[in-house]
Amino acid sequence: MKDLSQDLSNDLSAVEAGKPPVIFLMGPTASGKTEAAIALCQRLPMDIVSVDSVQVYRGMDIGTAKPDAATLAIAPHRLLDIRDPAQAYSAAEFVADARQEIDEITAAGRIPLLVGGTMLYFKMLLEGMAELPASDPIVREDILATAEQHGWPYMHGQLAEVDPVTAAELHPNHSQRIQRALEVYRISGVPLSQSKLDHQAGRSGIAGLAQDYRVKQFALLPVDRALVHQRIATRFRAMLDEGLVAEVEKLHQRGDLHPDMPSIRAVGYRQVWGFLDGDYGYEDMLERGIAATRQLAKRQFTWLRGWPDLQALAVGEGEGMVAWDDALDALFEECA
RNA sequence: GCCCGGGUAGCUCAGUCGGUAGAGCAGAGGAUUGAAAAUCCUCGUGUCGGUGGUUCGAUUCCGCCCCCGGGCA
Repeated sequence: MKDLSQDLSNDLSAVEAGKPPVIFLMGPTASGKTEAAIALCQRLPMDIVSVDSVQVYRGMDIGTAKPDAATLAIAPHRLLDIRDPAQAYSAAEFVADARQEIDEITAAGRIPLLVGGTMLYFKMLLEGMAELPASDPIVREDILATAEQHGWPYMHGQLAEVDPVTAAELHPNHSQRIQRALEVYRISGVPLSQSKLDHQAGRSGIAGLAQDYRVKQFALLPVDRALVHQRIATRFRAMLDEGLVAEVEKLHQRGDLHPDMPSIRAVGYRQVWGFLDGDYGYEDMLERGIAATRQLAKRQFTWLRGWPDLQALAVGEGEGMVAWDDALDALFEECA
């Protein structure tokens, strides 16, 4: 393995003559990404950038399986704890933040290792983004109020009048995306579909990572779904043992947080929140939390299944779920 | 031992005035451009507890048996 690391270092420094490298390490929840990343950056001059929409929040540690202090001491992660749970974070902010970290790490002569499970973030970083207005709470509230009166199919009809292309792509019940498309038009006066076209044609927006970097994409893909489910259940119970309820209680007691905020909607937090509100009992909460995690993993699998240019590392079978040596060997070999 | 209420999809249950059944949840597949751990779409055959009887036909009615609650002894 040492030799492989050496080869990889040589290979990568040679590449620096052209475009510097960036490594992606993706995978569904509970697939062992963090452990793999740590093992990797102990052998190679890599710095980790977290690609996780919930680990950005301070005070949300247990339920997000955030690496602990000891781990962070040997393998620092960037983009953790950069938001208060009352604040929203977004894909656009992530792309900007991640670009900055990537540039910084590269300038320091090291290799950025992007690790996480928020696939939309990876995608937008990779493909760049159209130039669009940021979300606006006032506009959103206004749209929501109208939707509550007339229903989403009606809003879908409204969208069809200003942006028929996007409307055609969206189901009349797709509340969130109809809302955003309407918001974009109301604020900018330009249909979302038009801005996307402009971006694809290179006329506006932010370019994809590949323009400046050589991106290598890996994904840890557990082979056996049943094993993933098993591991998810075990891990959620362990989180509860470690004090997840107390962690959520702290957020609950603040008084300024609500279950419709992105932070509190997160898997695990949302279910414990409901339990604390007395909506259901402990056993029910446990079951719901585990189910929500499984559903998250399923959606992540869906993203990864059709992902282009992906080096898939099949893991699983056997005790630890991840065949570490095999997975790492594969990673090193692929890099070399 | 007797009485009552149940035994229908992995779970909770609805229903069939007799023509072999359907919701929610779970699960599977898919979508995914500033909330994405979000949001949305599609997918429902299961000895209707067992066994005999009545009937052209029983998951549905009747008998017996088994199991689970609750009550009386």
